[in-house]
Amino acid sequence: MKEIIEKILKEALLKAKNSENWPDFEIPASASDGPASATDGPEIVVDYAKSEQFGDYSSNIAMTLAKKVGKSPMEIAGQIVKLLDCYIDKKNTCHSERSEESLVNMDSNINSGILTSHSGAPQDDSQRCFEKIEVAQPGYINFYLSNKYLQNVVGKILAEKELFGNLSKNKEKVIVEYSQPNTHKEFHIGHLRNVFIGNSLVNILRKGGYGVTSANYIGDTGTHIAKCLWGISKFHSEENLDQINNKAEFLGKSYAEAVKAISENPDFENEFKLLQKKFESGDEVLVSLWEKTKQWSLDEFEKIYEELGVNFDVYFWESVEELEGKALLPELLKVDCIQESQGAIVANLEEYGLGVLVLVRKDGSALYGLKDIPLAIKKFKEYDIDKSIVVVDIRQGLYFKQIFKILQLMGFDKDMQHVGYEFVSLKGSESMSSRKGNIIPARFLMDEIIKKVEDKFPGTKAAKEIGLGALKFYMLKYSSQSKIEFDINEAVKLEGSGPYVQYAHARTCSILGKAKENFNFQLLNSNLDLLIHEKEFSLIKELDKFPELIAEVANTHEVHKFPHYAMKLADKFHSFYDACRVIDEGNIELTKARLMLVLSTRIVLGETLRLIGVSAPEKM
RNA sequence: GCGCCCGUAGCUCAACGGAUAGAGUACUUGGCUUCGAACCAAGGGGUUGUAGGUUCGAGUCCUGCCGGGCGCACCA
Repeated sequence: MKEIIEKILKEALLKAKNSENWPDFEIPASASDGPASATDGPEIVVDYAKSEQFGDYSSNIAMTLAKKVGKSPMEIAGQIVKLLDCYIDKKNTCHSERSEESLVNMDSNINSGILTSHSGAPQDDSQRCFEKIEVAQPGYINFYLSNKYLQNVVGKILAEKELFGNLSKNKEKVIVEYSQPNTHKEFHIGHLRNVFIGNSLVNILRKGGYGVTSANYIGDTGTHIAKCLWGISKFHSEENLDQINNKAEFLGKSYAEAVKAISENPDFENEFKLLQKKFESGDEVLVSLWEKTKQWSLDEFEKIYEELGVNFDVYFWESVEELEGKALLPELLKVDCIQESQGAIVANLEEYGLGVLVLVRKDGSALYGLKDIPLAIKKFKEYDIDKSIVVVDIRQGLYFKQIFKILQLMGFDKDMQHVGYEFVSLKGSESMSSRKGNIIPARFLMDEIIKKVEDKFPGTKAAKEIGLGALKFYMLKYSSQSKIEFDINEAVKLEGSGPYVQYAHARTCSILGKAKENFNFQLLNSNLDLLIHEKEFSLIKELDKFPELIAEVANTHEVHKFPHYAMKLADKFHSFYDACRVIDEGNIELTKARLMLVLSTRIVLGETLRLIGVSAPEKM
C-alpha cells in the first residue's frame, strides 16, 4: 500500500506540475524506487499515520516541496488532493457487485485453513481504496482506507493462506552464514542471539523472495582446541572420559581451566606449547582425542539446533579453509597491501583507515583472516550467489571491513555484508567469554526456562514451545545495536512477550475448533461486508501491514521489528476478541464473517511466529 | 591516542527528519455464569544525559562537553 500511495502521489505531482503552473522542479523519487539514488533530493515518503485520527497513511510531501514550488504546504497539499479524487471509493456505487468479490469459500476442513477465493482477486475497482484523502495542518496529506479495501484484505489472506506476504521471486541469491560455533567451547547464551537473528533472517529473506542458502562455519581448528586438549590431559587424565555425563560442558570447563592455568603459570605455558607442537605434527593419541572430543561438540551443537528448530544447508569448516588459505598465500602476496612485517604476513590497510590485519603469525600459523578470504570466494564461486551475508557480533565490525577491503583489492568486488549485533553480557558482570568461563550455557538456560513454564502451568503440553518461544522473543526484541544485559529472571518471564503472542494464536485455534464442532461450515459463503466494528478494522489494518514488514526487514535486516509487530497484532486480536463475540448462533452470517477474520489472523500470526522461529502451539 | 556504538517513563526497550515521544513490566482501579482471565478496559508516570547549531519541524542530523560500552599486530 505504501508503494501504491507513493506511485499515485508521483503521478499527481507530475500532473500538478503541468496543470497548476508550478515552477519547474525535479519530481522526487519514491522510496520504493530502490536504494537512495545519488540525487539527494527529497523523497516521496509515505508512512503509517501516527494516530488513527490522522487516517491510516500519511505523506509529508507537500512540506518538503514547499520551498521548491514556492507555495505554502497547505496549498500544495490541497492541489495534490484534488488530483487524487479518482482514488476515493464513492460509497453507494456498484455495491452489490463488489460485495460478491469478497465472498470466499470455506472448506470443510476449517482447521487446515484451506480456502479458495470464489472469484479471484478484485482488481478493477481496487484503486479506489480510500474512503477519503485529507489535508491536515501543517501540510500533511492523510489517507483513510475504505471499508471495502479493508474487508477485502481478509479475503486476500484467506485466498493466499500462508503465502500471504510472500514477495515475488527472481530476486538475488544469497548465502547467510551464522552461528559459527567453536568446537571444544561451550555453546552459551551469547551464541543463542546469533542463532536467533541468523535463522530469522534466513526465513524472512526467503519469504521476501530471495533464494537463500543457510550456512554454518564450524571453528574446528586453532589454539583453543590445543588448549582444551592440554587441559584435559593435564587435569583429567585419570578420568574415564567416555563416562562423563555432560561432555560438552566438560570440554568447556577444561578449556576455561586451561586458559586460566596457562596465563598464570609460565611452566604450564611451555608444557602447552610442547603439546601443541606434538598435536600439530600428528601425534596419534592427541589426534584421536581431538577427533573424539570434536564429535562431542558437534553432537551437542546438533542437539541444540534441533531443539531450536534451525538447520543449515551447508557447513563450512575452518580446518578446510585453513588449508585453502595457505594455498592461496602466493596469490595474496601479489596484492599490494599484503606484505611481510615483523616476521608475520599482514594486510596493511592504513591508507583506507582500516589499520593492519595479521593474516599469518610469525610462527607460520594461519589466523582467522586467512581462512575467511578463501571462504568468501568459495561462497560466490560454488554457490552462484549475488550476495553474501555473515551474521557476527558487532565487535568484529572492523575485522570484516578489513576482509571485504582485502577481497576488493584482490579484484573480488562483490556484495558482502556483515550483519552485526551487540553482544550479550551478564547483568552486573563483565562480558561473557568462553575463555573466562563466566558463561551461561545455552543448554542450561533452555532447560531452565522450560522448567519454569512447567512450574507455572502444570500440565501444559507445550512447555517446550512456550519456554523456547519466550527465550527467542526476549532476545529478538532488542534492536541489533542494543546490548543485552542478560537477566535470567527477565528472560524467564512469561508475561507480555512470546507467550502473549502464542496465546493469541492458541485462542484463534480454539475458536476455530469450537466453530467446527458446533457448526457445519461446508461450502458456506460469508459476507465480509459485515465486518464493520472498530476493533475489526483495527485488527485488519494490522494484518494488512504484514507484507510491507516483510519487504522492509528483508531490506534492512532489522529483525527486531517482527517481535514488535507480533505483539501489536496479538494485542489487536485480544482486543477484538474482548469486544466482539465471534460465535453467535443467533447471527450466523456475522459469525461466519468473523470466523474468516479469526482464521486470517491465525494465518498471519502463525507466519509471523514461524519467521522468527517461535512455534505456535494450538493449545497452551 | 584514533575509530565505532549507546544514553528515552521506576525497570527493560521501541520510534524512514514529521503531528500529542510509544509498548511491555511495575503501580492504581474496574471486568470471568458467555468463544481460553497466559486476557481486556481505564489511570498516573518524560525538560529524550547536557550546551549550542542546522530548518517550516530534531529523540533522530552537525559540533562541544558529561557518562557507559566496544574495537584498534600475531584471539575469533
